Order: sequence, then structure tokens, then C-alpha cells
Amino acid sequence: MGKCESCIVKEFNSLKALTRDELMRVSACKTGKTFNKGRVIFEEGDTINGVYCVKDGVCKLTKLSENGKDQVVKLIVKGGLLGKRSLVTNESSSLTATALTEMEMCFIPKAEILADLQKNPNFTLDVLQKMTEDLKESEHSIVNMAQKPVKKRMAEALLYIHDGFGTDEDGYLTIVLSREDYASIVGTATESAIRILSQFKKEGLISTSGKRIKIEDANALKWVE
Amino acid sequence: MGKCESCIVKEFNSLKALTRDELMRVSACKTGKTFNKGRVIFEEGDTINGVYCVKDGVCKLTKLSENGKDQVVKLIVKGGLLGKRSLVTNESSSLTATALTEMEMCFIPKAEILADLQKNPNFTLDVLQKMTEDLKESEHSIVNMAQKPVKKRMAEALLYIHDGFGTDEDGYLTIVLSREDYASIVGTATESAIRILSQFKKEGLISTSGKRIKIEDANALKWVE
DNA sequence: TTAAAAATATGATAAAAATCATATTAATTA
DNA sequence: TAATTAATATGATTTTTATCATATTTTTAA
Repeated sequence: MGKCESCIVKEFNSLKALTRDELMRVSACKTGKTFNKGRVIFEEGDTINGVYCVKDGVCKLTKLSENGKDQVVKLIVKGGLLGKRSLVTNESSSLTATALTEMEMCFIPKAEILADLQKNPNFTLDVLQKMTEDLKESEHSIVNMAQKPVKKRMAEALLYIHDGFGTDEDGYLTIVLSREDYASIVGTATESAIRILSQFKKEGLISTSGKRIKIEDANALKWVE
Repeated sequence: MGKCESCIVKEFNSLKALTRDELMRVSACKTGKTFNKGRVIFEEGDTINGVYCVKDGVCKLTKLSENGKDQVVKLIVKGGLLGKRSLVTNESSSLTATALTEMEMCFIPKAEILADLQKNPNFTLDVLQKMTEDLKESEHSIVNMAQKPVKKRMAEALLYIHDGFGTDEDGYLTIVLSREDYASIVGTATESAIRILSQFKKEGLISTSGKRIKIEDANALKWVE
């Protein structure tokens, strides 16, 4: 396991705002954690007591609805910081984090980083800034969920994953999700998600190979009503 | 206009974390603003350059959807701080604020308070904490919008307004909203909102007098499917 | 490799919600 | 106050989405 001071991953998150000294302390107490695909990293109600810095892989943050279905609230990739809120509140987690791929992360105990939150305003401000972005995105989701039809939301989800997380050499989305995951992102029944993806396939907007999805006509997807 | 140091309103928001000195500076530069019912306080895209401390009244924060409809994202009442995000980013507002009642507020220029965000970690941390709560609530809304039927969302909206903002002497909700506002909170068509409220009335869950709404059977509302 | 289980697919139907039309009532203002 | 406008109400209809049923395919594990 490398040193935080020289780790490139932190440049994508608030840890970059820590001083060299602070980073060295963090580095000394962090532990490496690996999670297999499908593994639950933490669950709603769990006390987290630290943050995970994502070195590789993707996970979903979900919230259980009263109807028993999970709703995906956010996807986290390399560079992301997981469990930010545990630094600020003593409440248990309101979200569940589940690995969607093999994941490599560093866990930093809350105790070790809490003092920095008090003493290093640059760090606090950066966390605050990231939280602000999260909130903005979250509010955008509310509007989408409330006002846009399922088909449109699915089209946007595909484009979001395409633009945000990229494609492999063959042009397939790097993040491979089950239809159930798509349903849970879009906020619909699994059958409906499957149906809409089938329709997109028939219309030539996407193509598939097993679970993998390739966007064939991004522009048409953009204009889906 | 009174002094911030002795103002009770700030106890409900992050301004309470400022020192006496800081509060005196804030007090010296703040301006009082009044907004009539229906008045737009700021709009999506506006540069705000400060925060509003709500001394009295209620306003809604909305976001315009691509279908042309507004979605209510949050209601703000006495004690609330409006425009928090303008302190943290230089982006223009992603929300529109509109007065739902006569409003009395104090406006504090960003320039005056920005230094405190750098120097007073208690203040920054409190803002961060509030932002965390906002995010949690926002994510809760995503799940509701995505997973719950309109009727259930309306029932919850009524209970939320009842529990959060109280009733007058006659038992009517203190916040009086148009049916269109209810539609915009719940995320549905105005006719659908009207229809559901009519149904609740028929079933004795609520009663109305003009625009005013009284909750007659909170327990039954809680169990609406 | 094969059997069992899980995921995907698709049809049929029901339920939920939007849209369009048109009253009716309430609020404004000329 | 009357006339106009806006808000609320409700019916009829269409569209969207969920649910239930049942194949088919894919994956997993015995």
C-alpha cells in the first residue's frame, strides 16, 4: 500500500486539501480494503466511523424505499470519497453502499481526520464544496424523478453512465449493470426497465452483448421523449 | 432593524456559530428586505452574492423542469438561511426562491461573511452540517418521487406541512398553498393534485375552507396507499 | 457437463396518472 | 357591482407504468 502523500487518487477528492503533515498521519493509520463485486460495504443504519477513498472500481449508494425496493441515489467511482457524512454527523448511515465491480479502497478512521476538519479550513471548505455539488445533483434528480417519464429517465441514465464513466475498447459502457440496477437507478419496475432497453435496442439506439450495453446513437437517446 | 447579536432568529441557523465580533460586523452591513406574497426573491441563473436570513414568512425553492413545470425542492421558514450555496461556489443559483407569504428577511452580503467561512471553523462546520441534512432530505425525496405513488406522496406532503409548519387556531395548516403548489411539491399534474385532495376530502381525511386545508384524520393519512 | 437457479424477455391485463374538455366557484379589477 | 380572469372541480379519454404470467436465455454450482 502506497503513501497518501504521493497518491494520485486523492487529487480527485477533498483529501488533496490536507497538508503534507496531515497526509502523513492519515497514511500511517489508513487500512487497505478490497470488496468483491456484489459485496455490501456498509448498510443503512450502520455506524461507519470513517471514510473510504476509492482507488479502483465502482459502487452504488442506495436507499431502501418503503415498498421494499432499493433506489440508487449515486454512483461512486475511482477518486470518490465514501462516507463523507460520517465525518460531520454522529448519525448512522442513511445509505447502503454496494460494490458493482471489484473494488479497492483505503479506509481512514474518523478519529484520525476529525481534527483536520476543525483545524484546516481548506479541507473543511473543500468537503463543503463537494457536499454542495452533491446536493445540486440530488435536487436535479428530484426534478427528473418527479417530472420526466421513465423512458426519458432511462435514456438519460445511459448517457450519464456513458459520459461519466466511459466505454471500453469495443465501445461498451465500462460500468456493467444488471437490468435490476438500471430499474433501481431510473426508479421503475425491473420489467419496465427491461422493456425500455429492449425497445431502445429495436430502435437502434443501443446494442447489447449479454449484460454489456453499447450506445449506438447518443443523439437519438438525447431526444427520446 | 435590530442587532444580530441579540436576534433570536439566528439561533435556528448557522449564524449562531459566529462570534460576537463577527456578528457585530454582519449586523453593520446587513440590509432588511421585505417580499410580498408571490414575489420572486431570486431566480435560477441569478448571481446571489449573499445569504438571506428569514425572520418571518415562508418561501419555496423550485427548479424548472424541461417540461416547463416547476418542482418544489424545499420549503424555507423562519430561521432558515437562504442562498447558503452562494457562499461556497461562484456559480449562479440553481434554484428559484419565491415568497409564499409576506416575508421579512435580512440580507447579508457574501463578501462580509466569506472571511468567517475561512477563519471560524465552527461556522464552516455548522454550514457543512446543515448541508448534510439538506442532502439527506433531498435523497429521501428522490426515493419518494421514484418509488411512491402520487396519492401517497400527497398524503405525506400534507403531514409534512402539518408537522413541520403547524396549524392556526382553527386547526388549518398555517402554510396556505395553491393546488398548483401542491402539484409542484408532489410532482404531478395540477388536475391530479386537485383530484386527490378532493378524494381525501370525500373520505374525511381532510377538510377545506377555500384554499385552507385542515387535517381531520392524520392517522388515516399516514396509512394511505 | 448437467441440473438448478437467476436474469432477461415478452405478452396480457390492470392500475395509475396525464391530458383534454368543460363546468363551477372564487378572486380581481375596471 | 359587474365583468373579467384565475383557481378549483370533475368527467371522459388516452397514455404510461405496474403487475402477473410465462418463456427463454444466461449464469452458477453440484
